Amino acid sequence: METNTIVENSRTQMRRGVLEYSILLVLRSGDEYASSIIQKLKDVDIIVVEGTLYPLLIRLKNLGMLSYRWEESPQGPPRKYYMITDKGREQLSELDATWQELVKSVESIRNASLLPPAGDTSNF
Amino acid sequence: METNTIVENSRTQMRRGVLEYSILLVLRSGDEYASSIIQKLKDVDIIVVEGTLYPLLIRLKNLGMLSYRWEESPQGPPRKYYMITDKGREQLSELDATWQELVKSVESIRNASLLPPAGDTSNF
DNA sequence: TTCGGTACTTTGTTATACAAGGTATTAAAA
DNA sequence: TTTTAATACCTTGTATAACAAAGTACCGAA
Repeated sequence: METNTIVENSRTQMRRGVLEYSILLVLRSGDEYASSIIQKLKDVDIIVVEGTLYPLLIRLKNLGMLSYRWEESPQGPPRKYYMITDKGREQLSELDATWQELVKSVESIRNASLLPPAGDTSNF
Repeated sequence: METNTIVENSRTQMRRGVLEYSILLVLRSGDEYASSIIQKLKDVDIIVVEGTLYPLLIRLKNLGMLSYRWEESPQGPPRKYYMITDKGREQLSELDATWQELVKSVESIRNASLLPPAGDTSNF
């Protein structure tokens, strides 16, 4: 079924749109290192891969939204635990609003599109 | 206030994620030409510009999701009215599901992040 | 001392949105 | 009849971002 490529592609774009926001949400719950962030997002069907996440974390850190600390791992090399900063929390609360507005926007055109077209020969 | 650049940037990304879906939603309500699509989306705070929309409409047409017809304008050059095809409708209904899943995903991490962190020293 | 697992990082490619500029059509003014 | 203004469609160049893939490094156990 290659038909689904179209939908799959759009789905990917939607996911991308909320990626940054999602990562900040995860970190609002508590400090995490890359692999655990990936896992948590995967659990809710938001797919991210290393090559995407690492640069993004670095970008957010450089913007002052995140900081990190090293922590020993029970097995393997040390882990870089990211945590959200005060500034990050502020911005995140704005993103919360942004998200809710977006949902409202989409829902409004979505609802409109589900109504019968109505007899409007009016708009010419 | 350059602080808002971060949030503004993320907001833009979110909008982009739903762009394609939004356009299809608008066209599910009825046939429209480019400028009217832009206006309808602007009305619900989803900003699109010509340079984005035209290539996107062409892409969707080439994918068989849309078709178009020319129609006289009361003033100025003729308008290219886009309409959604049967295939487009099918795909759109899948996108409806995709959108709802995304909302659910985000809401679930969002809700989790608003709870008190809880005393979990458990996940090591 | 090598092997397997885990973790972090970088590089090159591709897709996409957008700004900016361009072409074409129409009707009305000059 | 030429010019202007408004409307509409289209294209090109640039910047950003995600991703695949490959690379580096650490650690403990065989």
